[in-house]
Amino acid sequence: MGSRLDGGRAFLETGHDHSHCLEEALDRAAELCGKRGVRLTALRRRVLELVWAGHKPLGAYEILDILKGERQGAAPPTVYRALDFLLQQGLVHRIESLNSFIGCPEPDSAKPHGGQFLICRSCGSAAELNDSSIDEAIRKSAAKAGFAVVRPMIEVEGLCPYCR
Amino acid sequence: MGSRLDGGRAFLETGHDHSHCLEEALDRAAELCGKRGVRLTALRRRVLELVWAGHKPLGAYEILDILKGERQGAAPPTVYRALDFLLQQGLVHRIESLNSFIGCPEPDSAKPHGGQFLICRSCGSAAELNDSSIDEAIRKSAAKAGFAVVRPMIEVEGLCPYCR
DNA sequence: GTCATATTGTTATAATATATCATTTTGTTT
DNA sequence: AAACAAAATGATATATTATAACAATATGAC
Repeated sequence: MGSRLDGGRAFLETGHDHSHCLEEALDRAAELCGKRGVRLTALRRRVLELVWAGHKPLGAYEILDILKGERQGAAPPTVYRALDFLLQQGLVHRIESLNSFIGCPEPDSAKPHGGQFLICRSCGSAAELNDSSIDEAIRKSAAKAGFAVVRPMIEVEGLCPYCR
Repeated sequence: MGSRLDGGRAFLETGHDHSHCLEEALDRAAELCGKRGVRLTALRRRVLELVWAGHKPLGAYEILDILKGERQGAAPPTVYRALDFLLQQGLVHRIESLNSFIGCPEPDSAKPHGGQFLICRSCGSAAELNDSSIDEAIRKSAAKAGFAVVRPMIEVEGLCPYCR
């Protein structure tokens, strides 16, 4: 299994080659959009790049502030539309508890996923898990209540290895 | 284990005596606040009552609209302050994915909990689980990443037994 | 009853997100 | 290449959710 699936990897560590990480994400996105016949335009690609600039969820208006310095007349819809596209393609996730967005390291995953996130309350960085045992536990518990799971969403607040 | 811990119970079913359910919640809240030496004022009690009016998360401005018909000059801070108090006391939860609030059926639970919610995408009702096996799975997975869990939050979108 | 504190009232504003219509770009057809 | 339809973006306005700041009132301790 690729190292990007390992939750620990996503917390910035000595030796994390982020420019590589970023390039990989952009390349994967381009490939995926190609396959799907959807357009990763310059704007969408730029927004994805900004979201991937770090492993820390970014707010829509933070993205907007950066875009404003690059395009005349960037406005909220500029950002939200790009984000909507990226969300639909599974290229980014929305972190509900932070009203912010983060790149998905597994956009080509078999099925769309709500996301499992570990969010550091100290440094703000977030790592995505993809642990089927968590999904299993949820599905099982939901089934007992007669509830059909469509999209489980998990956001765990806590302390990352470097902030503990 | 009390019936209110059973996820299935929270989805309205024939025979659910909601006025009883509501009374119980209010009584428990009063008792708990008494024990803790904090004040469940008329306003706070009323907001809690509104949140418990159904098993469907309520938005702050929905609460405000109702309060406006009852108190002159009710304003956003009126509601948000009451909600902040209720959240701090663990009497209500915030559903992040809906920007709304729902009563906690287990406010006296040993430790504060982020909440595990099953949210019906059709009727909007929500049920709180409290399944330690889910927490276990999360804690375990987080530990592998070196992450210390403080407050796990789970919001599962899906279909309740009556909407399937 | 006086006082300190907590709560609520009141006004203003911040932060997040969407609706709507005009314009431009893109890919397709001719 | 020109004309066209569809998709994407620009531009303006506004809705929704939440907080800041200070004044007035109510509450409990003494």
